[in-house]
Amino acid sequence: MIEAGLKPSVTRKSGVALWRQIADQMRQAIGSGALGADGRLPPEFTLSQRFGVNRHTLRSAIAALVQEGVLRAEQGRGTFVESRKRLSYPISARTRFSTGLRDQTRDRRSVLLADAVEPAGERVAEALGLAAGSNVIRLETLSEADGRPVSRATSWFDAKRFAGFARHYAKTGSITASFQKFGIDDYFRHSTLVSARHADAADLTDLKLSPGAIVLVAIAVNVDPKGKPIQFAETRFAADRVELTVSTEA
Amino acid sequence: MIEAGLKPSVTRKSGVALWRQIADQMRQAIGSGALGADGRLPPEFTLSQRFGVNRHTLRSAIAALVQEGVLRAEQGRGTFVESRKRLSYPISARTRFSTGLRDQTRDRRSVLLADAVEPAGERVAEALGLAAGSNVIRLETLSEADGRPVSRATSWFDAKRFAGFARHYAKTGSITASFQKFGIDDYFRHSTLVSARHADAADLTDLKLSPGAIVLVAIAVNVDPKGKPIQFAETRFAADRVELTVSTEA
DNA sequence: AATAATTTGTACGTATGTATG
DNA sequence: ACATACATACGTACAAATTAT
Repeated sequence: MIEAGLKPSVTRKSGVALWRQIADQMRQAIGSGALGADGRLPPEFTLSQRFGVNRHTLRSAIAALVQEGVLRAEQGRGTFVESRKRLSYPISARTRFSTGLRDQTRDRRSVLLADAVEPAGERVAEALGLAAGSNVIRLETLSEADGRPVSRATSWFDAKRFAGFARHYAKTGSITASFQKFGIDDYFRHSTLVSARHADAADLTDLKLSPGAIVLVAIAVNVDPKGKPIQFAETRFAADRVELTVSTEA
Repeated sequence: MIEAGLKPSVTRKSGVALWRQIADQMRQAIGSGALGADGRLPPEFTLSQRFGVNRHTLRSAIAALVQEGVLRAEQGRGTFVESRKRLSYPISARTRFSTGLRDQTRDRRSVLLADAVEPAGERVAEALGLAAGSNVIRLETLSEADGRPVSRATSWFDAKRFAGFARHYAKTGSITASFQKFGIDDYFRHSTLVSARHADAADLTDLKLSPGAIVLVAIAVNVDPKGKPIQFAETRFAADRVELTVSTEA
């Protein structure tokens, strides 16, 4: 492929590190389509020669762009340009995952990865309004849209009130539908805490992310119509695939 | 200082990269206080000898921990342990920065970095309900709490309706107070879009972050009591210092 | 099906630059 | 001016994963 648009030029001893100059030029070239127009970058060695630097120096530049989410490197295959379309995930009093992403994706589904009954930790017990050490159901779930992992959630429920919840969820793939089996036809998002951090090893695997990727973490409490907490959940979203929309309808 | 708690041991050809093993051990040692209990790490060369690896290999481990926000490296000074306390920033219909952080910090202030009057971009014009190309006021502001930068915001206002806004803001350091000068005693957060990305060069400087740090980006529209948009803003929060609290009082 | 070629990842060595104290 | 400590850059070699032969 001819990449006529890329005119590499780096200046030594300019006060700006070579790898940074290269990263800046590559970012620009990718944006304008002069580089990686077919979604794929030339091999590291080729690029390093083109810029007139050592392969390691070029690798530093690539590493920076991988961090930013511009590129994705796969051992043995090559380095690829990341697509940047983000799904919009609404957070409101009526937040539900499946309805939230409706109309934005053709295919979406939720999978139950694991479930367990165990004594509640301090944080979980407090959020659900249970006595410390009460049994809770823990659900580990993964949600995908158009075949790509979007979020990975850990949810807790009162084991006494919601005995068998995991079984219902495994069948329906829906929290809302599972709650209905317990006579809860409606529920509300009480509060949500949003933070962001780098993906840990587990996130990388489950969400199929590159090292250094960012996850948006939403910690939420859902309550039934009477205001009693029924679900405590921590959801990790792949930050390069999702943005959160907070609707504050006053 | 004696750091008896740190018992370094790496296994070659175990399928796990040395730098990853070292990063894991260091993270754990830092968490338990066995390493960097005084907030400071031994020099890279010392650590590399302790782990029995090359200095570069140890640097890879440190780079990973800097990414995660566990460490902060300062050229010529040393490598330091990052403190992890996060401020909680509420997002609701009544979101205001100054009131938001009240009670959480002793000292907080907002500074006007720059301001300009310019034609509105497409996105800004649409958000403010203005004709494309209308003049808008742009405010670049920085907010600090206890001497540490917390957020960096870019705000836009209708230049016709809010002529002289920047001057009021420079004096008061408060959006709320400045709006009052224009007869707006109350306003509401209409919508907020939350995403996360790696800090760019400008973020690093303004928010005093280490390369690879994460910023939480909140894009918001504020409206007056009649529902007319009065402010469009993009705020970048240092993700390791802030978390967002979404209150959805249904 | 097995092997070779390609491509990214890890590790070490060495030298020099830059910022701090 | 000097020593210390982190940052950048080049070189070399081999490992690991994927793709082509």
